[in-house]
Amino acid sequence: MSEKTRKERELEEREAKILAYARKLVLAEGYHGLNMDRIAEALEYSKGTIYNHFPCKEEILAALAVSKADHRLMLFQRAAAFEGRPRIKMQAIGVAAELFAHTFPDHFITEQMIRLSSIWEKVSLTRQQAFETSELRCMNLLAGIVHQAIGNGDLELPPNFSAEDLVFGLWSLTSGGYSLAISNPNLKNLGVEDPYHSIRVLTNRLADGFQWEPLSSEFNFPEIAQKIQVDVFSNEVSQLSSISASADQVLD
Amino acid sequence: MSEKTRKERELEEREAKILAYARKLVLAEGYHGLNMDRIAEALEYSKGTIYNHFPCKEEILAALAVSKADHRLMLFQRAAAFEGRPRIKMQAIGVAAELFAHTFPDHFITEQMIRLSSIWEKVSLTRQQAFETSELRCMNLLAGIVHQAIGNGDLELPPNFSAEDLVFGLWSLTSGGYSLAISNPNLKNLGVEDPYHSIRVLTNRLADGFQWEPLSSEFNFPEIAQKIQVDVFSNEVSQLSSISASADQVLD
DNA sequence: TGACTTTTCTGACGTTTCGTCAATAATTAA
DNA sequence: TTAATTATTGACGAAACGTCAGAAAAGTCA
Repeated sequence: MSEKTRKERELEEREAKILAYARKLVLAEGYHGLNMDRIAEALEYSKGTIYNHFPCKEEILAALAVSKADHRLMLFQRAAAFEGRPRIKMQAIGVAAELFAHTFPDHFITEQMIRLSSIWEKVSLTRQQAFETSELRCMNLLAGIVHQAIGNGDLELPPNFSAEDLVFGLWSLTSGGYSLAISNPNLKNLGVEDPYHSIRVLTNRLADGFQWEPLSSEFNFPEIAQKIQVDVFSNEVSQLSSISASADQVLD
Repeated sequence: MSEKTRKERELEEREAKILAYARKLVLAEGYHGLNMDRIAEALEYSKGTIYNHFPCKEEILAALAVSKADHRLMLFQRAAAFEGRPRIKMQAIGVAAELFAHTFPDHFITEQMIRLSSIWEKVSLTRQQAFETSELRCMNLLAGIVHQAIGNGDLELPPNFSAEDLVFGLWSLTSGGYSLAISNPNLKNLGVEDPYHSIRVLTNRLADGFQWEPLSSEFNFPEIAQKIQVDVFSNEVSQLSSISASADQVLD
C-alpha cells in the first residue's frame, strides 16, 4: 500500500516536472519551442518515458490549460463568497480575474493555442471535458451572480437577453482584453496606457449600461477593490510581487 | 511593357490561387492542414515555385490575415461615412463588423494563429507592418468617431480614460466575442442562443454605460441597422446569403 | 533561325521533430 | 533465486519544412 503510494508519488512528481518545464518552454518560445526531445533531455529521461505520461505534445498544452483553468475557478469561487450585493460580488470576480491575468499571463497564450482546432482535436476526450467543465463551472458561477441580481431587483435584463448573454459579454471583454494586452506589446502606440485599468472601467460601465444597481457612480470602486484584495486575496497579492521577480528563474 | 504586365499578372494570379487554396486548407484542417507539399501538388507546381512566392508557411497565413484586415478596414471606412451623429456612425461600424464576421469567419482563426509569437516571429517585417498598419488605421478610425462625439458634447469620458481606451473595449468585446462564437460551437450549452445578437446588445449597452448620447433607448436600433444595411452594404448583404451556399465549394 | 543569356521551375535532398516499438533493464512475486 | 511483470530506452520510420544544383523555358540579338 505504502509502496504503491510511493510509486504514485514519483509518477506525479515527474508529471509535475514535465509540466513545469513545458510551461517554461512555451513561455519562452511558444508553440514551436515546446519540444518533446528537449523535455526528455532536460529532465534526463528518454522520450518514451515522456510519452508514457502524455500521448502527444498537445496533451501537455491542454494539461497546462486545465490546471490554470481549475486554479481560476478556485479564485472565482473565493471571490464569489465575498459578502455584498451581487454587483459587489461581481467586482470581487473582477479583482480575481485581474489577479489571475497578472499572475499567469502565459495562460492566455496557452488558451489561445488550444482553441485552435488543429491542436484541440489531438487532445484526449477526457482532458477536453476536464477543460470544458472547468470553464463551464466558471461561467455558471458568474451566471448565478447575475441571476441573484435579477431576483434581487438590482438588475433587469432587456427582452431576448439572458443572464448568460451578459456573462458572455463580460467574459469576451475581459478575456479578449487580456489576450490583446498580453500578445500585443504595442498597445501603447495605440493610446492604451494601462489595459488593466481600462478593463476595470469598461466592465463597470458595461454593467452600468444594463442599469445594474448599485451603479458604479454609487460606490467607491477603488476602496472596495482594496478591501477585496485584503480580505480575500491577501496571500495571492503578496505573492504576486515576488513572482515577477522570480519569473525568469529556470527549472533545472 | 505589356510583356512585363502579362508576367506580373500571371504571378499575381498564381499568388491568388496559392492564397485561395491555403485559405481552404486552413479553414478545413487548421494550422496543421496548411501544408506546403499539398499546396504545390494541388496547384500542380513544384514546392520550389511556391517557396518563390512565400518564404515560409507562416508568411502565407500572414498574407491571408493582411488581406482580410484590409478588407475590414475598407468596410469600416464605408460605414464611417454613414450620415448621422457619431454614435450612429458607430452603429454602422457595428453592422460592418458583424457583416465581416459572418462573411469571413475564418479570419478570426487566422488572426488567432498569427498572434501566437512562434508564428508571428517568422513573418517578414514588411508584412508584419502591413498588418499592424491596417489594424492601427482601423482603430484610429474608431477613435476618430469617439473624438467627434466628445467634441460634440454627445459623450464625456471619465478621468484617466481616453477615447482609445473605449475603442480598446469595443474591440476586445467584439473580437473576443466573435472568436469565442466561432471557435466554440458549444456556446449554446452555455445559454447563449445567438452570440451575434448578444454582441449587438452588449456593445450598445457598453456605450450606454458611458452615457454616450443618444442612448440606445432613444433610437430604434433595428430600424437604423436595417437602413445601414440597405444604404451602405446592400451588395455585401445580398452576397452573404449566396456565400453560405457556396462556402463548401472546392477550389480546383 | 540559332546560339547564347537570363529567368524560372523542379524535385531530390538534408534536417527537424513527431510518435512508435522491439529490446533491455528494473521491479515484483513466487 | 528465478520467473513474470512492469517500466524505460533510444533507434527507427514517417511527415513536413525549407534549400539548391541543375533542368527547362523565356528572352535577346546577330
